Amino acid sequence: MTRRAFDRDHALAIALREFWTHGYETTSIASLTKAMGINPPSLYAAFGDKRRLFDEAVELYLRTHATGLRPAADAGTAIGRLLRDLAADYADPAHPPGCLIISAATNCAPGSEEVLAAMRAMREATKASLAARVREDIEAGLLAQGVDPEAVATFYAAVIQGMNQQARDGAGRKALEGVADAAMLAWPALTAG
Amino acid sequence: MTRRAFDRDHALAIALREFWTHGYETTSIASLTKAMGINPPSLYAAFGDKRRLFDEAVELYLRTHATGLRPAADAGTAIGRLLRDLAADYADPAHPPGCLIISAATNCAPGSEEVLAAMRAMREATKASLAARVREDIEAGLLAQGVDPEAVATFYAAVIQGMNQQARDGAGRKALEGVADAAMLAWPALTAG
DNA sequence: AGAGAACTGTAGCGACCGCTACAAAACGGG
DNA sequence: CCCGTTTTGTAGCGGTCGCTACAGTTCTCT
Repeated sequence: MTRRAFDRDHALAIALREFWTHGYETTSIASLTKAMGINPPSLYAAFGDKRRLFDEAVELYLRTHATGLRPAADAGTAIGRLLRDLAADYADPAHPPGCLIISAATNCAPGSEEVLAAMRAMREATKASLAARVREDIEAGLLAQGVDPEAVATFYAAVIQGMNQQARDGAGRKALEGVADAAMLAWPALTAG
Repeated sequence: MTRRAFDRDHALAIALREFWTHGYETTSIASLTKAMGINPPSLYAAFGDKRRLFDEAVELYLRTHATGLRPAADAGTAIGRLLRDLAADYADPAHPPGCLIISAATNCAPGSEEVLAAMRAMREATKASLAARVREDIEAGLLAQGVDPEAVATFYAAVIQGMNQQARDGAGRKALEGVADAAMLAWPALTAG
């Protein structure tokens, strides 16, 4: 038998880059195989089909780039740090700008709306984690009972998604950190109960 | 001679709806003609080609839906009103959610990146109008000299784009207005100099 | 009524889409 | 060494893409 002549992990990293830059629908098998330096049958033997390759790319993305909430003394600190983490990541010139989960499946043709739904579910999960972190502080007595966790989470989720768009439109790290810091200026009034 | 057998304006409105929902690349001529109830030659005779049809749709969108800054006593009031205007528009169930300019050309294949660039230029123009409005207040003495108009504009542009994403993910008018109001909570500290 | 111009539907152009059949090539184990 | 398995490159499947040639229909104008 003959071993695979290309590095599967490397090929997957290239696929991630392509999907990240152009999105799911608008990245063709031809462009993928060309960027990987392999032929279609090799791609299909190694990854199944386009959809499963994308799923693996998303998995790789989540494993290597996506930053979640890290432990912190209070929700404000945790969310503020997350925003700054994302600012740095979204503008990192080592990879395409912005977030794969937010912008890879924005425009999709009827028929492959499952991908859109999957990405949307992941965004909802992120938003839910923000709300949960706020709720945690409310239950711990660090925030007033009157604070609306959903409203806070929706605001910061929107800020994150806006940072993604700004990054894709060319904003640098400092500009994105400025957005993050500006959003945190609302924190005291937003969580005043 | 024979007059056109379909209503050009109505057909254009349908095209806008399609592009608004699915985006530029992922909306096919076939789906457009089907939705319009006409055949390809009629579409091409009336609108030129897909790109020009999209341009006209964008023009119609700007004419009927896009809300810009309205006159107000100060920049904070103007921007706050804009955010609430957009919240109402983005979540209006009478048309597809969100903003055509922000999300119709997110994912695009190499070759038709002109559309992406055109939409990006419009977003930059909106951001520039926000900065100009802030600068106006600085020069009028209503805001401190130390305020950074670009930073303020980038923040509120990001909030607008985040509201767009939230709307497309299902957020209703009240949720979006919550985002708008939360963003304005940062205004005093953001423009404190 | 007849001529002519504009629009209409059919049908199909070449190019590309995701995907795969097939045979030649490259290595493993005996 | 030669067999057998797996991967490779070529070449092409049916389908859809944006777009259009063409002929028939429909209506205006004289």
